Amino acid sequence: MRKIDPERQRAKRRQIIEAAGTCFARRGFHATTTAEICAAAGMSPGNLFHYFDSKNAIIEAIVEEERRDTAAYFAELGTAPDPFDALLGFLDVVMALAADETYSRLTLEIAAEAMRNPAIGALTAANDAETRAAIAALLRAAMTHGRVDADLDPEQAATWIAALIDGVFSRLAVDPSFAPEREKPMLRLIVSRFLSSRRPV
Amino acid sequence: MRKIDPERQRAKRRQIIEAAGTCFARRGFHATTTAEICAAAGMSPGNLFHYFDSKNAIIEAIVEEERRDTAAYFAELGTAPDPFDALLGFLDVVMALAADETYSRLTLEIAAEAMRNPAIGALTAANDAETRAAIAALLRAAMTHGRVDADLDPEQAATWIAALIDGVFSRLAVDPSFAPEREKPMLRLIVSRFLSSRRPV
Amino acid sequence: MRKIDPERQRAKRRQIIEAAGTCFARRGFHATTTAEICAAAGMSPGNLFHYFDSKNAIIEAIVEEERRDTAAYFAELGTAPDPFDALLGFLDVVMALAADETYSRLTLEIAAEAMRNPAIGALTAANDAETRAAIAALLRAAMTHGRVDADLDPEQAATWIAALIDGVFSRLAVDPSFAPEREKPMLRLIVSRFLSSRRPV
Amino acid sequence: MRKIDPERQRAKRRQIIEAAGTCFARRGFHATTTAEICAAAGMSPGNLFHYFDSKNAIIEAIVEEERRDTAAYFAELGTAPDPFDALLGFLDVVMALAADETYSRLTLEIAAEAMRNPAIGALTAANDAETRAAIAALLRAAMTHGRVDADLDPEQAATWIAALIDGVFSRLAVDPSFAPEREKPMLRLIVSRFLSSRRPV
DNA sequence: GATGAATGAGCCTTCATTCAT
DNA sequence: GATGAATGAAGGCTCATTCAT
Repeated sequence: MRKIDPERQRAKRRQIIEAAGTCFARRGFHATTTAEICAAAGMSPGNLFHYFDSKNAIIEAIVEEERRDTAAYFAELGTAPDPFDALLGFLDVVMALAADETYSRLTLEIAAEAMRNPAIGALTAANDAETRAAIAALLRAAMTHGRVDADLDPEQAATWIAALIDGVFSRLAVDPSFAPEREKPMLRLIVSRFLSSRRPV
Repeated sequence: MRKIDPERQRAKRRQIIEAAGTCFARRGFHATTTAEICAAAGMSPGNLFHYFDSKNAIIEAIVEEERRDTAAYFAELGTAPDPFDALLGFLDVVMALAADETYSRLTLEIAAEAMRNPAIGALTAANDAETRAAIAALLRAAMTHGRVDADLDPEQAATWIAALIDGVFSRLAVDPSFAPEREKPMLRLIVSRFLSSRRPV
Repeated sequence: MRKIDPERQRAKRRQIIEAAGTCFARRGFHATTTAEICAAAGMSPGNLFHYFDSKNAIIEAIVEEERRDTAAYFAELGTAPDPFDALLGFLDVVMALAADETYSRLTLEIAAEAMRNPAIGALTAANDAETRAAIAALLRAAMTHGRVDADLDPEQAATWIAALIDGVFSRLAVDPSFAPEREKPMLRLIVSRFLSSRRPV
Repeated sequence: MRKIDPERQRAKRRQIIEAAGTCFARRGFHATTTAEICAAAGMSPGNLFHYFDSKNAIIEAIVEEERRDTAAYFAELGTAPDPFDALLGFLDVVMALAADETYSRLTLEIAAEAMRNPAIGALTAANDAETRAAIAALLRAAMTHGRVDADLDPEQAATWIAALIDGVFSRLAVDPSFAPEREKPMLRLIVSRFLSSRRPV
């Protein structure tokens, strides 16, 4: 009398998500066929649909997972003693992720798909909103520590930091010489100067 | 017996490019069918392929045109008396373009397609390289005027300014509250603080 | 070590037949998936196929059951004192069945499937032949009582009575205002006038 | 400068309808693949969809055509001098159609599909309503001539004549010995006795 | 040059049935 | 006996592109 084993279920879904992620990163979402995903996941074409209702549902799951990971990351970061250092640390993490080709290509793929697919668009937008809120929270905390220009609007500043991060991934799509790991200090510098309270000009 | 009229030829191609651009901006490159482009351009499918060998060739032409426009813009900008002001002016132009929904969506569409399609990828990369080179040239000139931190590597700084610009377009895809026109001053501020020679902290 | 319990076996089969009948009536034979039948019968897909070799075998069983019921009904009817009244009573029973939506839809479903599926077709044809034979027998008996026009061929007349009955079910598919219960007298009238050698009214 | 030739268009559609009708009659609507229809119509799989949006649209067109034919037939019949003879003539026509195997199987196929597909169901119901109305009109006219029992409700009588006709097609599905041509007189007899106000022999 | 009909490869998904446990 | 995961064949439809006129 075998019962539904949620453990196995989840493992299978992970396996598919992993396989699909690799495929999407390699060939793009549209160009990837469900057959390819099945092959990569080592299963029959029909079986895939026991775990996901559609090809779309797979990216949705990928985005959802990314969202959970990001939320978890920020939850931890929120308790950091120095919020400004936490922010700079976050930037390093972003750059490390950007250096992972599969991750970065998948990120770009999701961004592209978000424009087309309303469901993905909504998930991505929600994900982005959460990220900006978390950054804004860090900024607010850092302001009380006097580490961030108090004249800045935290939400707006967070938006531009998010823009900068998006820009990093765009670089990867367009500029083959862009090496995230090497650029870590520069990103820190830009953000630091941006947020710094010392007057420029 | 009429000779091929290159004038007419070019006019037709423009007409198609215009129609296709609108379609791509509205529904995305993949989702746009050649039939839709034909309808928008007011011509038959057979005729479309007299002017472009393939659907791909159409975006290629769009990107190529964008490239020419950008090059022309920078050629003019290179002669500006104050290179730093020219740079800030360029940022304003970018923000104005970003505010144009058709333009911004088409830009995002091209970026997405560049990842998939090697030909588009190469064109986009070349386009981007030219842009970065032009920005770098402005930076170098501004350095001699003492308006830009001479410790910065102009190429690297240009790369990050390009990243910031890309980031603006990403914002549009993901954050419905992002209004480019309103954000102009903030972009100027970030770039100014970034480039400024006054040392923060 | 338990022996196969034929009682349980039969009970399970009935359970499946019942569930499947409801599904077929509701959504049609082709549109009903085995998964739906399983859900309705409260069992797993694997288990279903312990009791029936195929989806087809299920309707076959349904038709077979219908056949047994009909045969039993006519066996009883054959002993009726007045065969003509028995026939009219049979028509009332038909109309009562037609008023049952599940029964009528299932009947139509079986008829449709009979055209496609040779096995079902054969069963249905056999069933129909038995019904006609039974009606013909009643007619022959009624003729000896002088209640039925002796110039009619009993087999042929039975065929047309069967046609009329089929027609009732067709009405249900096509005419939403057709109410079997209300039409009982009319069916009696038509058949009576058809069969009668005397003047009606 | 070839313009859209509506003549050709219609011819192609007819060709497809014909081919599809044959296929549906032979193998049933569900079992017939679009590829088969294309093969039968002598065209490529893609081309079919220039003329019909979907497989469904093809039966819809078939039903619609049937409806037009029926309406035209009754329009002509409405002007007949003797409505009762016209009705009996109609019954002969029905029997002649029933004798055409392709026509009769297609009719049954449509009836089956009408139960499943709401669009087909609506068309079929409308078609049926028109037919009943036309028969009722004939009956009413025949009543004024004294050829039909004036105590009958024309609509109800028409309904039962329609049922009888449906029953004829059902016979074809279930009783291989049923030969429509041979049964013509019997149908006339049944309907005559049903409608007659005089005493039949 | 222009038209629109024709082509045909390919993809996502469904579902009856089988099989390992 | 029972479970539910796995199989894999098949089908409707799309759409970039070609071709006859």
